[in-house]
Amino acid sequence: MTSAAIQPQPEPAEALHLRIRADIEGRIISGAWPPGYRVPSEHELMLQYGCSRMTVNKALSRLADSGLLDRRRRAGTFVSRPRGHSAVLRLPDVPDEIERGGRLYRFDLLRSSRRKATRADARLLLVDPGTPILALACRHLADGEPFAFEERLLNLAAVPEAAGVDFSREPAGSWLLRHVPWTDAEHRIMAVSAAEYAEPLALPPDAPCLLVERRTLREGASITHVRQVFPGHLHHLDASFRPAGA
Amino acid sequence: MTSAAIQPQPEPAEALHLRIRADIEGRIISGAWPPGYRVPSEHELMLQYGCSRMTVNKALSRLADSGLLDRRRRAGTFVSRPRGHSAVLRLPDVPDEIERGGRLYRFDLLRSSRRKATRADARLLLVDPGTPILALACRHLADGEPFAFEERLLNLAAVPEAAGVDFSREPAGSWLLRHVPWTDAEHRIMAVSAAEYAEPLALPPDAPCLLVERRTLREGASITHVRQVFPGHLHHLDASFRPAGA
DNA sequence: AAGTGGTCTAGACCACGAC
DNA sequence: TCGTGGTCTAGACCACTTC
Repeated sequence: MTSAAIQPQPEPAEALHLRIRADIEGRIISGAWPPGYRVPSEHELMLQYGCSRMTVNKALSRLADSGLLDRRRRAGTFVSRPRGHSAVLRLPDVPDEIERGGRLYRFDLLRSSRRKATRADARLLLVDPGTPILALACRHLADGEPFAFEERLLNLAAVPEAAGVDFSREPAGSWLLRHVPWTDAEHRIMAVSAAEYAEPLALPPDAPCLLVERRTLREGASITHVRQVFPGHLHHLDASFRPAGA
Repeated sequence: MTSAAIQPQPEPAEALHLRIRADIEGRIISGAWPPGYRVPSEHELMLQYGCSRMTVNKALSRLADSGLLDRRRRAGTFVSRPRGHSAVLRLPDVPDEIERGGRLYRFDLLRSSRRKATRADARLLLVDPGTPILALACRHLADGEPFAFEERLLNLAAVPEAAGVDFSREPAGSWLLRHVPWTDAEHRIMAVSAAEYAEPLALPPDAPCLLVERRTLREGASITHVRQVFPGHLHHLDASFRPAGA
């Protein structure tokens, strides 16, 4: 305890646990505390900041969650050794992204077929062959220009209500986001040649494209597999890393 | 309180706050609690689980951090509405990645020049023209095959000790990771044609490539700008989303 | 006005693991 | 063994915002 501190610190500009977190984060980012450095124990910090152990613990736990600190019982708390970069990538809904950019969104449904999963479908969607699925292909346009080509498989066994939806009126991705939210997903990002997508995208066949492949799951069951192809010259993905979930 | 619960719940297979978190997460992922649904208040949950409010708060705060919940004073806690997908992308150190794959890593330093930043350098690295920099180009090889081409600008004003390092012995990226750890970074991922990278990568000029561009900062100062080009046919980036920072 | 979340306290017991 | 972090409690005051 330094001076006045009986109980409340409502949130005077910033909560104390946030200040402690920022302090420590600052020392790590600035290099004052290099990887492997042993951070003061919770007990020490509690004395330094004149607060309870819970408050210090909150700050340190968060930093450990975000990967900056490594905590071991008895041993103590240490600054982690980074082994590469990690970043949070946002993959917005395509119509959303286009409209946010102030452009006019439109889309064409190019193909739609309801069928039983072939071996190839089954491999992509991770379902048993024969499972009823919906296979869609569409093209997203921004201000009338081809923006992305999309091929999608939808597991009708998992999302039977999708069978009755008119996907020429609303893109399947947006519909799914509203009707089957909070799923788990695996993404893969690749570079490919336009090739078979050249025509719908109005590109030369060897134009480089960004391919984003996503398999969406819910409680272990496959919901959808989607492959989105973006012309390389007008699309990129941005990701940023901030050291503490800030 | 239901039955026995005087004080300690050490961690009987799982901490209580983790169980509460998993319960709620499960309800959201399963769709039982759809977006916009009002989650029971901390007080209610505290009664349901027979624990203190702090424990409930810990679980809910974490879920709010990870984006699944939206908390507002007085109003309550609600399931968030997702607007797209977000995923954590790992961008490992290239040598690390290759060796982890059980392949032999080697690299060639193709160019190295120390100079004052030109206008073009300055724009990429976000420094003032004239700042002393190191410009490097190298090629990463896996089992003797070209794996990636890398162009890097290094701000010698920010990392003066790099001037004395022999980057033909160790790749700059790995050196930086060890000597200037825990930086902030901005990434951009694009698809491009091999073009000027075709020769070092032993590719046809129109082969699609994945280009990862990264600017690394420390306390607002630019450290390095790197552009890595990976042949599209043998490289991809994987990212996964787990709904609760788990 | 009242109920919500945000923060904080001053204790406590326990498991782990470096010594 | 014993210091460390991991967890938990039963309170507390406050700010905010909806009612």
